[in-house]
Amino acid sequence: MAVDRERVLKDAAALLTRKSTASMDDIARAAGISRATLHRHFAGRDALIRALEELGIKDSARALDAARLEEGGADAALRRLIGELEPVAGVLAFLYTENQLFEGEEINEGWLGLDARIHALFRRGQEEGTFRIDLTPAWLTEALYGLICAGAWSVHEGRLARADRNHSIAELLLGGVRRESTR
Amino acid sequence: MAVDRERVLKDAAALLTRKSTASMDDIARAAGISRATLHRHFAGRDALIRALEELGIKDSARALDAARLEEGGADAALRRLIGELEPVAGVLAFLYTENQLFEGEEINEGWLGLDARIHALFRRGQEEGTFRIDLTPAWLTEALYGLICAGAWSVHEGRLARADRNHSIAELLLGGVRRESTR
DNA sequence: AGTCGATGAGACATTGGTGTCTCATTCACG
DNA sequence: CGTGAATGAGACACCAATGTCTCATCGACT
Repeated sequence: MAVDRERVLKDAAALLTRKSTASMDDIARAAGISRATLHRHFAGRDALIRALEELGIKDSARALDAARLEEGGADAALRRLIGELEPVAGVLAFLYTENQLFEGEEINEGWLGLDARIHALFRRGQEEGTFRIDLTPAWLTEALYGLICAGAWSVHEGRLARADRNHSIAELLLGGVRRESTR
Repeated sequence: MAVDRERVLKDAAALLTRKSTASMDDIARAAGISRATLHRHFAGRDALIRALEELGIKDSARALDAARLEEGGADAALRRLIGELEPVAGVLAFLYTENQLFEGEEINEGWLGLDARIHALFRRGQEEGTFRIDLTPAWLTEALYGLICAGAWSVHEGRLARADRNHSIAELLLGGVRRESTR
């Protein structure tokens, strides 16, 4: 019996990624449980979103760990990061836009930790001379998020082949649109 | 008396850009009119969003015109485009995420026209040898949207100086993160 | 001044989602 | 075979937002 809380969150994430306005009823049905049970495990929609946020942060942190951001060249580390973030990209895209509308409320400080680690990666690349220094780590981090969201949506809508996702994001972010020979 | 429909839409856009869940009441108040009048001009919230979409498309089309995408080098045209899109970026970001949740419904075909013109720009750059050919125009277009949204949000949240916005987006999109000398 | 169209204020019913509760059922475990 | 905890189904009140309506008011134009 005992509902698997983690499992419910995964199902909720999968649904909300596709339809961000899904009701508690929709979510319960998607998770294969009753609305009553869903409410027994999560005080309300807010609590559910927060829990989802926690899960997203935890998974992202795991992805950052797996990408070993401090090892090797910064560009290779960035490629690894993009690859490792792929399974989380959908939830990330959902939470990214969801955060836009938590207007006044304080954001989960877990994000700050992730941001800091990604900032550090870009800064390292700049210090090592691999990355350009006229773009701030903060902007590069935001751009990474933006491209990850764009990638997730593009794949979701069939405008980008899933197999091309990693290459497309990494290459654009690292090398830009311009052809190498033309610089 | 006669309410300026365009003006109301502008106010609505300004508000919804900041708080995408604003109610009709909020919107009416932001526009300085009564909720009744708002309803007299727009059948409902949906109709309002659609009208906003039309406005966004129209403004974007104007921006594309002003950017003269067919003139000069493709890279210079892309820079112009990013600059011209700046005033629309907020609304664009709002509509971009809003479109995600128009799940089944047909999207406004106006977007297709804009997409086509931007695709053409990227394709021209590829044909002229300025742009790399291992990234599809479709993905480049999505990436442009993603970066414009990221830029709008970053500026809105104070993580990116407004003055740096154009440079940050254009340089990242064109040149990527890697330093030129390292390629 | 008189008229007409548009507006503001507010009442009202409706709707969709939420949160709480009850009760019967089911399953695991002793 | 009981027993108890967890679940499913559904009823219920509640709330916020929506959409509609009425009526008084205001302003422009004649």
